[in-house]
Amino acid sequence: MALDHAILVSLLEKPGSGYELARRFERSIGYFWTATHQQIYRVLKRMEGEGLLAVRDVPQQGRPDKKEYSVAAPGRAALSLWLHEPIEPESMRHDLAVKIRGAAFDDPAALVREVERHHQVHSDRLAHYLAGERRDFTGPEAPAPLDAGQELQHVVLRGGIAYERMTIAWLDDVLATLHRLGATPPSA
Amino acid sequence: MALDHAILVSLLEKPGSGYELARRFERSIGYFWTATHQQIYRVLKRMEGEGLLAVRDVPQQGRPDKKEYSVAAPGRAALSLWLHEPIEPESMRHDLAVKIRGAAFDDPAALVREVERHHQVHSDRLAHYLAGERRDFTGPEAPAPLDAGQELQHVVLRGGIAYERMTIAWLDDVLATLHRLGATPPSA
DNA sequence: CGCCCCATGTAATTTGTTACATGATTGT
DNA sequence: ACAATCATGTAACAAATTACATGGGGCG
Repeated sequence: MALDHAILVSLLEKPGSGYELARRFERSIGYFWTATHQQIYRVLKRMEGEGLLAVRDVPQQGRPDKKEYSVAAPGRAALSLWLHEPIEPESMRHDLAVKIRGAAFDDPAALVREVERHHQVHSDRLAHYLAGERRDFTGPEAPAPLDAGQELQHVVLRGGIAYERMTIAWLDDVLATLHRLGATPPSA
Repeated sequence: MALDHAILVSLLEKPGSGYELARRFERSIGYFWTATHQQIYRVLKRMEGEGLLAVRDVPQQGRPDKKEYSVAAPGRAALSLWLHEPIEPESMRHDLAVKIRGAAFDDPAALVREVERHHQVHSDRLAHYLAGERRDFTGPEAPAPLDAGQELQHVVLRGGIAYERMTIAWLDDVLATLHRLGATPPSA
């Protein structure tokens, strides 16, 4: 049940409403953890009931009121507990790899467009990460001595950057392989 | 519903029982797709009902009988259909990244052991992948001209290798960062 | 005798996804 | 007028996880 913990971390970094959390899960945090607003609202309600979160009604003008959630003491304790227990090195769900192996039983050439599309998506993500890195950590606007929280956010971002670069290079490899198979007619 | 497709690919590569599939999902395929035996049995039954798979009862001596599943014609068609429709570039569930950002609100040094443990797991996986690559693709025992299926399996394996190398390098970066934070007392 | 491997499943619970629903404000 | 953004949810359904359950054979 790690969505709970992702929410705790995000709310510790900055309190916010369910809607705001959902938006964050589409950007920064969402790069290594996804969740939709329906899921988030459900979990927020449960966690509030468990006393892990505190709510504050924030009236707004020109906009619907919102409920601002923040982490209560028991929530902090729950996070600390989780941080101290080991977790499984994550398992992947890599659809594209399944498709590539499946292509052996169909037409490999038909995958080229799909792979190119993924290549584009990952290139865009990389550009986005790099822009964020310049903005928040390495650019002239960034705070000179970073505090612990910023250092940790930066190292996570570097992980995202490394992941995208690796993926792009691999997709190039996949494309080259597909082209090689296309050049050599599949008669084997 | 991509477990269906992962099963189709695996059974096309080689027919087998639910138990055997579960084992494969712990090894080769499992590196980019995970599933437990409970899940697999349920899906196999459903797919058989849908006519996508064929079953054959295989009596064995000294062992419980097994049901060997193989892909029926409609299953092949279903796979082909899936291969031709675009899929979303996958979203991640990276617990460790959540932990790292969470560590800012706890003791970052406490994460060192956890990160080292992950480092070990990924190093082991890399070694295992490399051994598999030598055995099946680059070693002297491997078939000299690989067919299309083998080329595709190889490029997927290269992806796994690239992923593990990237992850190991990143975990080194994480460890260095954690040590740097430990060296500089968190007074900021 | 106990543990692991083979082989199959059921049941309960928790998560995650998809679709539907409401309603005000701002911008084109 | 229409679409997008902010803000919150419910309901139905699909999928994944965890626990429980059974039973023979081989190994130390």
